[in-house]
Amino acid sequence: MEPSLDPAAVNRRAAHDGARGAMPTLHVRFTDADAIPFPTRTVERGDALYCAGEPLRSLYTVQSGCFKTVATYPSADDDSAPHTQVTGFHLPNETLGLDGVCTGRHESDAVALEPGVVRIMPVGILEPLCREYAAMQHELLAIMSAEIVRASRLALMLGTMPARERVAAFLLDFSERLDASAASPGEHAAELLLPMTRADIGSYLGLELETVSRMLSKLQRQGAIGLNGRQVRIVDRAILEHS
Amino acid sequence: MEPSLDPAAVNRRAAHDGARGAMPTLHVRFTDADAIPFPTRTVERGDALYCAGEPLRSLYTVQSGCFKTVATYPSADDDSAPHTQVTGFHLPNETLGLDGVCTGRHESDAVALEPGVVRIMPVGILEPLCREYAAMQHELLAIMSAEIVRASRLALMLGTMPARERVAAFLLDFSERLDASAASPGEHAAELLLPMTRADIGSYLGLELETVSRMLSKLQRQGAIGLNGRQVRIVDRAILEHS
DNA sequence: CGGAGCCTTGATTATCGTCAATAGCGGTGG
DNA sequence: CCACCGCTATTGACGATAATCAAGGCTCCG
Repeated sequence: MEPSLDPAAVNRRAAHDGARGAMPTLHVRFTDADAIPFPTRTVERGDALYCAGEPLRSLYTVQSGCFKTVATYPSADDDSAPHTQVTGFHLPNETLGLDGVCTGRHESDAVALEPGVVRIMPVGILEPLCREYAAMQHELLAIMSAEIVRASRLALMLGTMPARERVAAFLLDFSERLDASAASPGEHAAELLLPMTRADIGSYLGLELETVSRMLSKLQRQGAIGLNGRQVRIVDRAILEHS
Repeated sequence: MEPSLDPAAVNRRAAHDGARGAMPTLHVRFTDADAIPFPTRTVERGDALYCAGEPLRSLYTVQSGCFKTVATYPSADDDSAPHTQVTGFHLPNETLGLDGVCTGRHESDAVALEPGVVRIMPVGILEPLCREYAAMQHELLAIMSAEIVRASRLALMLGTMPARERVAAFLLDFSERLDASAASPGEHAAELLLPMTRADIGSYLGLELETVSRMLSKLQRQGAIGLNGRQVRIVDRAILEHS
């Protein structure tokens, strides 16, 4: 299946970006850090990069693999189980740990969904660097701001969209970010391999795992996607976009 | 239109018991900017500080009054109405405009809910300043990080809590931030005057305005709050916390 | 081969959205 | 001054969406 040979789709996309003012480069790549020989770390499936409450030592840029960040909310209520939610999935070139800058402690857990490699950027080094290099400072501020926008978009999605739209939007977003990380210019991968469980997706989207499963099945019946466990093929992007 | 009372005045007076939660200080005060004679601007009810799509010129720190930020999402679907949501309410000492740093354009509208004053900090001045003063840089990063955490908490609330808990959490959060802005140490105001409509609250919480009204009424029947239009008296904090 | 975790699907229930009617408050203008 | 209007809030009835409960199949791995 060739994606985005449909000129209409391309136009729609352009109109989108125009209307919103240049779709922000969320998950901005921290390019200026590329020149600096930061150490790396390899992780296995299930490894935690950091956990909530730990002191913030470093920021991490994903080089390969995929991570989820999980927030735990003390649940105003003490006796019942604390609320917990996946707040993001993170692909290569995206930076993790930014939520910990405000308190000096991580506010969430970061867990590897598959084997991967991250670059470790100690915060103690980062801030002086940013004071020296204006471009680097600007870029750090930009990726933090992008995180704010990303989280706000998630909130908006959770607050306003019905289940099917959420699942469709998730698939589109994930596939686009996968493309971005693959650096294949202007192309849309039609075939995705989701590294997370239905429960993870549901937690992220504010849905139960059964609902996610049902919506995926429904999208398949409608011919929007091909579905085989965690393999998803995007057949008709337009159907997904129109929820 | 409004009760002839001055909301800020009512909110300023009346304070009660202590025991502040272990919540990190979100909405960090940008203290280091206090020393600098930034210009201010007064706004009337309904005035927009900025609108989505406008180029980012400045950040704004609320000095008095209350603002809401409204995000508009192009709604994957073109023909139907775009999704829109209140993404935050902003009280004195909180900073607005941070979401625009990543793209150089504002991602949301900021609208005054009552007459107020803001301090205007041009971004062109702010970045060099932060390069010079480490403490200021650290503080800017901290308030941006706090915004990330705040947005993630909102997402978590929208994704995991039922309506009644959301409304209760909103009341608690608002009252605590009101206390923080009033700088009465360790005290809790029992009497709030909400400057926003039920529709605003609903939009923020991902609920319809009728649901907000119903939940407030229910909390009143349970003896958790006293309710008279936009005046809310917190009677039993424990009930709210255990939602 | 057996077990554990993951996924799908169905039946039932609860929550919340939608539609509608009413009331209050404040401002406006006759 | 009072009547009217617009906006906001409350409440009820009804229906739709998604959660919950339950069962069965699948794959992977020991």
